[in-house]
Amino acid sequence: MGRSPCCDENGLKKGPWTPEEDHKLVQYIQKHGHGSWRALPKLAGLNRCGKSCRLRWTNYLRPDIKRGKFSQEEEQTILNLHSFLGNKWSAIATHLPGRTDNEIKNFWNTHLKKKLIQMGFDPMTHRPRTDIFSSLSHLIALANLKDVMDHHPWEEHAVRLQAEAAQVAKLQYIQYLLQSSSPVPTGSTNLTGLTDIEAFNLLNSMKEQQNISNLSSQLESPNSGSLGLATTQSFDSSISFSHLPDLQLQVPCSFQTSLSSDFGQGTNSVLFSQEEATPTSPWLPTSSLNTPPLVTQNSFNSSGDACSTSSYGEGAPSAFWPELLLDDSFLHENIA
DNA sequence: AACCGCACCAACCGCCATGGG
DNA sequence: ACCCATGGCGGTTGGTGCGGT
Repeated sequence: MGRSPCCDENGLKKGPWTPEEDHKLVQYIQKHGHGSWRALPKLAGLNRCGKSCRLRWTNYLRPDIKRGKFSQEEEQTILNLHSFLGNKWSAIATHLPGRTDNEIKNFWNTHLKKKLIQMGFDPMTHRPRTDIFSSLSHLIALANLKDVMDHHPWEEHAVRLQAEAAQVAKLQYIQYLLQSSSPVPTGSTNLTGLTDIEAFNLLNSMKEQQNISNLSSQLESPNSGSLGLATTQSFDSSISFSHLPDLQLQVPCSFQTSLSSDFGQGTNSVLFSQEEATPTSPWLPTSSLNTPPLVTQNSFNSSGDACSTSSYGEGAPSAFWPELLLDDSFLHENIA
């Protein structure tokens, strides 16, 4: 079957809008409201189809549109929401006042998606990729080792390597946790004895434990600012997974350190209960002790679309994504 | 200066959901 | 119950500008 495109009707203009057309459209809607979009073009004196008028208005001319670069908070919000809403741009847009779904979609496709891919994450699942291409960046980095060594002193290089090793370990472990929990329905247990919710909360508990660990490290040695020193200091600490049957996992401290810094203290936290849609992304922090959840279970209706009741923190400290994604040095280290 | 490749983004296209007749 | 008009949504395209060669 298939309906013929609305703009196929003879003589209707397509393509970029002129300032005159914009003016006509704005004038008409401000006076009369849009009413029926199909009838609007004739009434407004426009040689366009109604659909084109609607898109122009909703994506560009609407007075409440916020233009310009996306802030770090907005970027964080998009990443968080996309990790469990997927390409539901309109739903994501409801949480970003002044941003259109089209704008968010473009921003995702041109910026965020590429960053995730470059970092070795699957942009759809937000999980580390396991195929050979995802490791390419590290392989290339190794290939450039000599060049790097020529320009960096040994000590600095050792710290960099250590940080990278921690990063890789972190990714692998997160992947292990989530892959083992992903194939089962929400709330059910997997081979490790973890429910997906438990696995998710586990990550959060690791984060909180590491916060304490980091704090104590800082208290013990306030001058140890580098990752290497902090890592060494608390190397003996570990996390016991005592609630797991026949499973005791020891997590090296360097791993914890990386986890902690990566998950950060973002205020764009998302709280899930066992009954809720299960987050599948490690980039979704649960609510922390000090920061109330900003997207709660009440923020999502039964159809899975986001409602508009959430509020996002203002002046939130950089959480995981801004910290990594917006840090050029991180990208360079992992890509170059 | 000319060409090329890439990034960005506004706009289009096609499909789907919904509501009214 | 069915059809159709309409609005909404997500994927894709094409024009434009910019930087590199």
